[in-house]
Amino acid sequence: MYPYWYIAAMDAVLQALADPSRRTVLKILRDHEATAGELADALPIARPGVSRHLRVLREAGLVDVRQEAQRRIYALRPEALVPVDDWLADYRALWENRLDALHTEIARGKKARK
Amino acid sequence: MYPYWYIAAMDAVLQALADPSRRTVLKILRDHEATAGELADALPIARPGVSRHLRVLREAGLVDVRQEAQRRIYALRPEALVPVDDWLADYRALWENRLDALHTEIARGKKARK
DNA sequence: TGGGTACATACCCGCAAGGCTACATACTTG
DNA sequence: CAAGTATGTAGCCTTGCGGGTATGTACCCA
Repeated sequence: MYPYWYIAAMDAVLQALADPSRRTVLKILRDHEATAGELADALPIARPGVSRHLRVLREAGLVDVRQEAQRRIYALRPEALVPVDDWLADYRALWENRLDALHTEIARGKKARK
Repeated sequence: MYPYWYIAAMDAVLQALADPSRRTVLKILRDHEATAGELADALPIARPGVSRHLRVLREAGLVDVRQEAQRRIYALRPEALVPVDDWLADYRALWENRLDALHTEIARGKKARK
C-alpha cells in the first residue's frame, strides 16, 4: 500500500506523534523490530487498541509491516520524520539566538555578582 | 504564570503542534509579534476559537503574551521546541543512514542501466 | 462615567479518538 | 481438517477537542 519512498503529509505524522502510546512504539522500534504482540505487551492497553495505534502509525508512514507466518513484524521508517525535522529547522535559528542571549545574560549576572 | 525559562513537557508541545491552526499561529509569530486580533484575522475561525488555541500554545510554553492597553501581544517562544528537537535527534541518525542507502541504491540502478 | 474596543471565558453541540469486549481472519501444525 | 496462535476489525461507550454564540472583563477616551 505504501511504497518504500512514501512520506506522509507532516500533518498525519504530527498527529501520530501526539499520542504517548504511539511514541512508545516508535521508541521500541528504534532499537529493534517487533511483532504486534511484543508491542502490545509493552503498553498498558489491550491488543485491539494497539492494533489501531499501529494502523495510525502505518498510515502516517512511520512504520512498515511485513508478515511472517501468523506474525506481523513492525519496523520503523525514520524517514517519515524528515518533514518534521525540516519544519523545525525554520525555528532552530530562533531558539539558538535566544539561548545564546540567555547564556550571555547569565554570564553577565555572574560577573556583576563578583 | 510561566517564568521565562519554563519549558513545558514535550507531551504538551507535541499536542499543541498537532493542530494546523496552531501551527499557522506559530508561523506568523515566527516573522513578527501579533495581537490576538491579527492572529484571529489570519485564521478561518471565530475569535473565541483563536483565544482557546492561544491558550493551548501558552500552556505548552510555545508563546508569550504581554498586555499593552487593551491589546494582548503574542510572541513566539521558540525554545519550547528544543525538547522536540532533542527527541528527534534520537532518530536522525537512523534516517540519515537510510537515505544514504537509498541514494547508493539509486546510483547503483543508474549504473546498471548504462 | 458611559460607550467603544479588544480579548477572554462560559456554555452548548457534534464528532473523532481511544479504550474495551466480542468476533473474524489467516496461518501452522497434529 | 480441527485446534491453536497471532492479529486485525466491528461495534459500543466515554471523553476531549474544536467550532459556534452569548456573555463577561478590562482598558481607553470623550
